[in-house]
Amino acid sequence: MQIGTAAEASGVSAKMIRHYEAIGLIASGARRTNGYRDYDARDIHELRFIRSARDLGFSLDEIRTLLDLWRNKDRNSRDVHHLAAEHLADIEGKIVELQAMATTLRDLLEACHADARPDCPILAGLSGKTTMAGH
Amino acid sequence: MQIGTAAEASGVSAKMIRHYEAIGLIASGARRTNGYRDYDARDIHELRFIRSARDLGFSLDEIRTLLDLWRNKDRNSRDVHHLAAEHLADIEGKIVELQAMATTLRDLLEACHADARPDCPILAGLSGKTTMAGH
DNA sequence: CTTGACCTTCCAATTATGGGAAGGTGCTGA
DNA sequence: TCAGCACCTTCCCATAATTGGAAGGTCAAG
Repeated sequence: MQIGTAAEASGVSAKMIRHYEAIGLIASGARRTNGYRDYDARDIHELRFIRSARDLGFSLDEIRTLLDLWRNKDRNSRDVHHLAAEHLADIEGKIVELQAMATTLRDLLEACHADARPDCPILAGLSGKTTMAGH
Repeated sequence: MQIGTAAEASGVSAKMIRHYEAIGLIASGARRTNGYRDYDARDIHELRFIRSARDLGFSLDEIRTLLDLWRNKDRNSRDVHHLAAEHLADIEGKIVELQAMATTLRDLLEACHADARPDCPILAGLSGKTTMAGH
């Protein structure tokens, strides 16, 4: 199977497949006589794994670890659990941050009338002038 | 005021101040005879504006626009409102994405026993095998 | 034999920030 | 007066993940 077909089958772009190979995330597989990369079902499976993990927000570095665990039959589930739990905590932290941003922005938007007047509490809020105090 | 003092006063690192100047986000201000950059209260105010906007998750490109609006007394608040509203929508979208990730991860974590056994539903879930069906 | 759709490698851009080298400046204390 | 230290300067490089493009090789169909 050529790289284009593998890309479509796995949901990972050909560009990314080459990149993952270059950084050693996946092995440098067999080549045909013409130099084209060749992929089989096992490769697709691995690429799908990577794709799923990316969709869940794991970094390539974390995925590297997950792949090692996945390939290693002697692993214990504790390691995987720990990595996933840490990642979940990361995500939850980001959610909290973003929610704080969103709340502040909503407050600013509510205070700004979106009209032709030049004074906008959003800019005042950003500039540090505590025009927000009244709200 | 030297760049180090300006950095501390504004919450923007000296490295970043130079960078913002290099990309034209802030003006190339006056230099002293020794070549050192010189800052005054107005500059600090501007840097704090940038810092606040970054804290709210605005990109430097969006901040460029916000700064233009901030400096321009003839602006109308509609533009600012629009930009902020779009950014808020972006943030809200990201929150939804992260929440979806978190939910899936929590499900997987719940199904994984974090013990010495090698079979972990997290890996199965990532690999696409719907071992999750039973849980 | 040409055309078009593949494939190859390599180089560069993106976003925001930081690290570090190599060298100049300036104040302070002995 | 000189040493030492903290600060400044510019320039290059690195990060993380992905994409775009150029220049060129391969292959099947028309």
